Amino acid sequence: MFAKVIIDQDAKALDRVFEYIVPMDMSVGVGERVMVPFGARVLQGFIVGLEETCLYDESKLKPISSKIENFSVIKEEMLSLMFFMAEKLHLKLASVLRLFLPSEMRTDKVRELLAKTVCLSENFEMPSKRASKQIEIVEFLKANGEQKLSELSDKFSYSTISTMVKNGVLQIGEQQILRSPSFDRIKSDKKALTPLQQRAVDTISENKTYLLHGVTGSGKTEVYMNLIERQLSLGKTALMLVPEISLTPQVLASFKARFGDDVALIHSGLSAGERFDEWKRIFFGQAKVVVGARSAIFSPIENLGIIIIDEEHEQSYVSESNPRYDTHMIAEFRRKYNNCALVLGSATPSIESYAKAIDGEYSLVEMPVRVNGMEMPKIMVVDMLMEMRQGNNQIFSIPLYYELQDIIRDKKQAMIFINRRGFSSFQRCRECGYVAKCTDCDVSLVYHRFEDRLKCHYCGKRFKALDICPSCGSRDIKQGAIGTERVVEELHKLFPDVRVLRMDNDTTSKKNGHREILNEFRNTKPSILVGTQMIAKGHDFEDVLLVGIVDADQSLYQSDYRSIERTFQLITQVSGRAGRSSKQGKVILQTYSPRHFVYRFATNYDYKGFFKKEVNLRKVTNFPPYARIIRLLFTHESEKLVAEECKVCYNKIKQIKESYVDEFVYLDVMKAPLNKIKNKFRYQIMMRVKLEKADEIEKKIFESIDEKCKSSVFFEINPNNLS
DNA sequence: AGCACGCCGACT
DNA sequence: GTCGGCGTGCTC
Repeated sequence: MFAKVIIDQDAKALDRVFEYIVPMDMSVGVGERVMVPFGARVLQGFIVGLEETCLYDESKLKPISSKIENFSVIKEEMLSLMFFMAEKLHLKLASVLRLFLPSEMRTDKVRELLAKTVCLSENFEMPSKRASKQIEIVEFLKANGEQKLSELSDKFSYSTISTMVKNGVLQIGEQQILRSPSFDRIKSDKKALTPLQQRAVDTISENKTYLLHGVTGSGKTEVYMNLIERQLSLGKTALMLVPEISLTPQVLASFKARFGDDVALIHSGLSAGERFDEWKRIFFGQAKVVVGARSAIFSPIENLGIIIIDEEHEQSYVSESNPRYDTHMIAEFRRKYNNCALVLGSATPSIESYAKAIDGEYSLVEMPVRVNGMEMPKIMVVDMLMEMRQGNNQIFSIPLYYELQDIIRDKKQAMIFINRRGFSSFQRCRECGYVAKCTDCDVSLVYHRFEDRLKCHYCGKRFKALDICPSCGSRDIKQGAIGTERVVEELHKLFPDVRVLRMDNDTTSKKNGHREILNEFRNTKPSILVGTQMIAKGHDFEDVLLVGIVDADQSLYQSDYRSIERTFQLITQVSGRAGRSSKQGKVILQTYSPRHFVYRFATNYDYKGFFKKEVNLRKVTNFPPYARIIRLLFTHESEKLVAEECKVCYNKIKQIKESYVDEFVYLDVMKAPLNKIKNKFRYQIMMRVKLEKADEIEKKIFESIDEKCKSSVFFEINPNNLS
């Protein structure tokens, strides 16, 4: 018998199957981890196949050294997922496999937590009748069996126990215990479903992909929980993904409360040991429900009845570091494999997903009304150019200032949202609001301070930095973004007696920074919370009656084809923070482009109108979902070499283009925007191809990459972060 | 990835 | 003469 083995090394040269002899006295299965002799070393490998014949020179084959576990750590589904991902995403087999296992398993630092246990020795002598405590212990163990030492010593004195051990009456053993992550205990209150929710639950039952479009506050979570419950009652399991940022203690607690020990929670707050133990609970079928962030999609859960991706439009579902993958794609694979339902839930679905729903690829389920029947908060758009013309050069507009005053007078709360994504900045005319755009791509240009130039991150075209506005001739050009610190400072000046809290990456880096800030905010009234994205999600504060969006355009003019879509999503989400209780909230949105269509649709909460407009724009400009952006990133220490190899690949793609002239919208080579990272030079090939033949072209491109080239080649589809 | 093999410069 | 630099190639 011969075993096909993948060596657990992340190197291009080793990214293939090696064959080994299975020793006669060893029984192995597909998916098992083994140690194999490899050159002069013995390395870890994964068995991905067993055959009676071998392809390699049989006389050169070596036998497997040993097994690591006596079961398959990679189950069949994950094995086929590995091949699927490696091919589709051009990833190395070993690097995909690593996604499937907790890191503890690779580093040999597997710490199984052992607890000392106590049981009666086999042929123990009954203690003397005078030792009443000892007899009590014997009776107790007879009745209840083996006990953990720590628990037994709670009931009986430790010295008695140790005497009995010394006398040979009791025996000390070891038992593996699983760490279970701590969580806040809350009571679970099961709410009755509204007719709308009930309809959603009833509809979502088949083996297909559903897009659940429910406005903020429509009670999607309750729908999810009901769907999961139904699958559990059918003897199936469930997998639910949420963005990392919304894995708040409250969310975790409510799932624990509802599903008890059936649920495994995977989030970044877990210790390595806890993560490993949760993985084991899932692997061995003890956990029937998995709730976690992106990487939880790789959980070894079997017999899936439903997969849910909450807030499906969130960018965090796309892995930006290697290996790069998109959770939707993996979820789709697992859905097909398990013949179960996949639910994509959002108040503001991604344009891509909604387009699929319109095309009938997904089934659309809508929940257009809030559970409590409340209206969405009123959004007021303030034209900051007008403010400036009227002599107000402050961060806050007059209306926002007055609203803040009211909040403080009424001892209520406000949130001020700073939209600061990424680090790139654009140039804007302070007179007319003009923002420089690429002449070829219709995305905003990024201002590169170092070169004092404007650059397009999609095609690499460079433009002179603005000094005079081409639209109105003004010289008042500004760049850069307002930070949270500036806003806090300003608030201190305006309202010296009011508590102002700041929440961004800097203030939450500490262990419990997150929770501490939110708790303080909750308990202080009046107060103002200033923050970035992270205040936009999931926090319900009854007394927040005002939300201010300082500069909504910040995300609008990012150099990214999705920037408008993201702006719409952000406004909707942030607005949802105002007036969660019975009182209606208010939102003040400050912008320099008040007539941009995104604000018209966002203020009316008109998702469908927005979608129509935006999807049409994408069609006309040939952007996703009507085209696919493909980026190949080459990196290597030697700039000469990487530039050379990238160019060679580019020429090959140019040849491919010959037979697909109509399909290619764009193709070029260039230095990556960040030309050098960690002493590695970066060059990229960017292309945009029409959707119909994208798969075909992609395949040809992969074949054209020289496997022997020394640079690392990274492949990305529709990237959002072009660094 | 790591390790061996191999072919050219300055050192006890 | 040789120790050692890291370029190239191989690992079932």
